[in-house]
Amino acid sequence: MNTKKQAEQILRDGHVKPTSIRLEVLSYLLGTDQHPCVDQIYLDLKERIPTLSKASIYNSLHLLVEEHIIQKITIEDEKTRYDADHSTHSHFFCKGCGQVMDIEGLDPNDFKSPLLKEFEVDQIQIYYAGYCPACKVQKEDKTDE
Amino acid sequence: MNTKKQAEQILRDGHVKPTSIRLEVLSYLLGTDQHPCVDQIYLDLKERIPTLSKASIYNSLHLLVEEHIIQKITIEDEKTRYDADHSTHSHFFCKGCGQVMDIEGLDPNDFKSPLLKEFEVDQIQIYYAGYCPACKVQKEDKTDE
DNA sequence: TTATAAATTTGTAATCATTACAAACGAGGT
DNA sequence: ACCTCGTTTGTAATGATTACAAATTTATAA
Ligand SMILES: [Mn+2]
Ligand SMILES: [Mn+2]
Ligand SMILES: [Zn+2]
Ligand SMILES: [Zn+2]
Repeated sequence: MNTKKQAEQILRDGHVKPTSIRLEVLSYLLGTDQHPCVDQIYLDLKERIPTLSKASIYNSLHLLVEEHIIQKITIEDEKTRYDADHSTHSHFFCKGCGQVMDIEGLDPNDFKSPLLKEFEVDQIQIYYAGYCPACKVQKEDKTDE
Repeated sequence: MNTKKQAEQILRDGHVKPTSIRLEVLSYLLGTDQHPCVDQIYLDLKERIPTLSKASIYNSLHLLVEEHIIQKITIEDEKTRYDADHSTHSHFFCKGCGQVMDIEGLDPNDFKSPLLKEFEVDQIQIYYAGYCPACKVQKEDKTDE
């Protein structure tokens, strides 16, 4: 487990004081590919840190997003997800299992239309929605029987 | 104003009973390029229909989304926007004026990565965030003085 | 037409994620 | 040890969405 070390380095580089909660939150995000929501982060960290408050999770996440250390992902409208990978990359949301996964291998910057010449584009979000391979076969099986 | 006729046709084609509220909501969406949220739709329609309930707006929107007649757009995480254009197209969200506008001229379907071969992709959402031409110059002016 | 059933619309209460904010805490510095 | 300031916590407020039962409208049958 050296996501802690990694987190500390990232915070220092970003001139953000590496407080205990910030380290916990960032290190948690670095250690997962699940794009968790606030509640997920809170529940998992709370097991090791019983005094933890959900407000602290919000505090840290807001700061980290502000400092461009992590990114916010808005897919389902009920809850916001967070990603330690702040680079521009695409996601797939599975309506079956609810997972959000990275789709590598395509560069969203290629989507910059010439129509955006007059715009200042700070961020590109791309996501696909549908069924992941596992959930897809499940659905087909159900239709069969 | 023949968005009403248009709405009626679309509902019939989709085998959705064209009730008065559904016609109002769909016709409102057809008549705007603003990608309005529930409250915007509600407030504007309420002026002409004083008995209107917000629950009815939710009812109609949910049904229309379900029937693939309109689409839900999730950009800002506080509120959901709706679009009578259910085709796959891109949007730009301006952090200055808060507007969401269509970006034509690129087909998101071109971007189906080979990595998605095993997936069932029902929907592609792409949006850019930043500053629209108008807000961009305003920002630059402020920096100058 | 009148009665009856079904669907729609309304009003309101409940839910749930997020925000606001004041009190408690804790790491440095004196 | 004491003070200060930023951090963390607990809790209340907000605001969008959902749930749901009552009222109203529309469709169907007698
Ligand atoms: Mn990701
Ligand atoms: Mn649009
Ligand atoms: Zn799945
Ligand atoms: Zn703008």
